[in-house]
Amino acid sequence: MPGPVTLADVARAAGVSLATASRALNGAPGRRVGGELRSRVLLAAARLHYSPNANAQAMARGTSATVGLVVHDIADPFAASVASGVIEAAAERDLLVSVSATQWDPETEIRHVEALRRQRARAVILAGSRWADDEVEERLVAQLAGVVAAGGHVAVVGQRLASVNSLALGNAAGARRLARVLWTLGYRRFAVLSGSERQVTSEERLTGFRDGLADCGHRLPDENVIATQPTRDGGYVAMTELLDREIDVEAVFAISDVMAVGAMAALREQGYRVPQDMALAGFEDIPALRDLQPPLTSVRIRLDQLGRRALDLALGAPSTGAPAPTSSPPSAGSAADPVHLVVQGEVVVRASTPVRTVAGGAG
Amino acid sequence: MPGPVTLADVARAAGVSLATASRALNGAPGRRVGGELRSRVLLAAARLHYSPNANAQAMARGTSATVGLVVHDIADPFAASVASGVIEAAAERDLLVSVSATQWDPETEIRHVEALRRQRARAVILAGSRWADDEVEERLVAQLAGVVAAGGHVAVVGQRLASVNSLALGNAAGARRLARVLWTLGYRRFAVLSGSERQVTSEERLTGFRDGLADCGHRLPDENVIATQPTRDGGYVAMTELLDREIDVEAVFAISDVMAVGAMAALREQGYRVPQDMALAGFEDIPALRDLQPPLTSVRIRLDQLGRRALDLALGAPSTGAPAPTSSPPSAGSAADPVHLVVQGEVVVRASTPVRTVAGGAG
DNA sequence: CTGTTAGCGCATTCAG
DNA sequence: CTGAATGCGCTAACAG
Repeated sequence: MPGPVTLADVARAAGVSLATASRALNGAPGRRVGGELRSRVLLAAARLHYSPNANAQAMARGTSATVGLVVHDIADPFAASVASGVIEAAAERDLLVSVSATQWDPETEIRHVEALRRQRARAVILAGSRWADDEVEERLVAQLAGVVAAGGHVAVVGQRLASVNSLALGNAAGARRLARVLWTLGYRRFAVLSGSERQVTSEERLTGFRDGLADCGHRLPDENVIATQPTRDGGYVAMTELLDREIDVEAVFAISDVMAVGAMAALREQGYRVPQDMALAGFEDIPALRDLQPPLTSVRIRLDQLGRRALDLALGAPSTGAPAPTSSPPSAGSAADPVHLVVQGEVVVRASTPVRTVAGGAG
Repeated sequence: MPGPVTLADVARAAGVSLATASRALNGAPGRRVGGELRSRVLLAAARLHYSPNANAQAMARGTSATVGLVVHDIADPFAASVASGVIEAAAERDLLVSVSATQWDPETEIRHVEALRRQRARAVILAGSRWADDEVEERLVAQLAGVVAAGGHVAVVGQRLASVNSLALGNAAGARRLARVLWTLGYRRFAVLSGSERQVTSEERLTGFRDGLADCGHRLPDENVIATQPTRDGGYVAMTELLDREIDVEAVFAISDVMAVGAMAALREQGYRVPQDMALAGFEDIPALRDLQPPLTSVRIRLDQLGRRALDLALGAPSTGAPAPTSSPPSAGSAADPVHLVVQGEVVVRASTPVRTVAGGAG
């Protein structure tokens, strides 16, 4: 057991100085190491199974090779897809991704950001919906500022945070379009399964949906909005509740796909058919949707690209090896000038919301 | 912008020495810091927004607060569930989880392990199926040995790797039981959608299924085994292929749930009904399964617990704060004595494989 | 109980 | 182009 072999060991074995060994291995900018020495170092490193200590490198360099990703729940398809994109993009830059899960708890989120800050993460990406809570948000922003102060970059995806780079979703716009599409398809009586009114994403989609109906001269009754957890089980509960209320509804908009999935399960269990007895639509278009029966109408967001773009947003365009486009320095994600992008979703109509025949269908 | 505030700054602000500040903040074992000084340090740290540099800590302590998790694809439900468990368990220990994805490429896997080794990860967990390739496996094991040499712990989950702690699945046993259950339900003509024959998990499940049928005096024809990618799309392709071959089959076993999902999609597209025209079963019982129509028969593995247990296996039982059970030192996951556990799965019969009526059903 | 002093492993000045 | 020396921020012996 050679134990931890250090760069010094390699240097000694190669008969060169520490500095030379370091340069030979890293290819120090400008200073290249002579062919013979260089290969001697490389050989020694290989022979000793040398593995550079990333922590030491991080300290010496002042920046680590880790990016942090904070999600609510990695098992949630939304988070999993975004994470997939982030991890893929990070791998291309030789960065590792630390994923942490908040379980929808804002305090936990703050703690995770703090942990990432300690790691001197090169970037921190926050994915998922945020709460409307000024006090908590202030502390979160403070932590994020700490990350930036430590040389890290920050981006939030899936919502907008004022002082931070963000890749928001066109929640309101997407839901609004969806509402109009449903209207056009012939639906007239709607219900919405939403999250808490303090969840920004949920509220935006709800509001957008309302506005879309308003565009058509329709008003969504408040009692047709059921608020629960924005999870699969939340959707199940909400739909059950809706059915219990015996409100006359033709089409239900679940503000997220996972909720729609739960809603569908509830409908099935109660003996309702989709779409004959109830049309159903979601938001996000998670991959699993296409395997449901019937396939669900939704608002498509390219989730994996979202993750990719979030990293790009935080770190600046990926260095493709080729010299940069001579434009601004690759310092996107800085403090001063947060960039706010919005990704619009496209309504994808599937079998869960067919054209509604005038008479009122089979129901 | 106070810039990076260090422990030295805190010490100075509190009017104490570096060591005292460190101890006040960490609660050094044995030596506690006097109440007055202690609170002075804490106050200074808070006021300065001090954030300890985890890299420096890792270097000084010789061990980091990161564990690595290597999966094929984080968007795959199997991986996502396991990751969820690992992340949760890690959070309880104040550890961060670096997730990397191999995209089913063994070389990439080795590179990721190497990266984790550089990070001096406290533990490395490999999840997912392995290939039967001695040369590659040897190099992987060498990397893992490097991790251990650097003080890290290692565990593989989902298969067995000789020299490493493992949390294997009862693949053969589970598939065998499944076969017998299907036989008992009345099915007689089978096909299997498998992965490559070089994938250990796939082979084990296939073999187990074969054995189960053999237990019933039946022999699975070789041409009824279709090998593809062990993904959702692979399942789709395989089922399409199977239908093309026009082999007379009553029940199909897809060696993983995601493959079964793809298979189901193919069946539906071709106008076949599950289970009337074809019964279908998978393996793993991923959460999404219950939302399919019909719900899929599968072999249940508690995936999130798998992740949890994997971390426990690598790191030893979680320190619950209470004094340890005086048993062996918490050094499970060492080099010398790899622990090999097997998690058995339970066959869960659902609507996709109903009792088959003697005549041959509606088909 | 507290302060002093070494390193941890590496990148990087600065000389040569 | 190469080597010697410094310091990154922190913990852990050591002394006092």
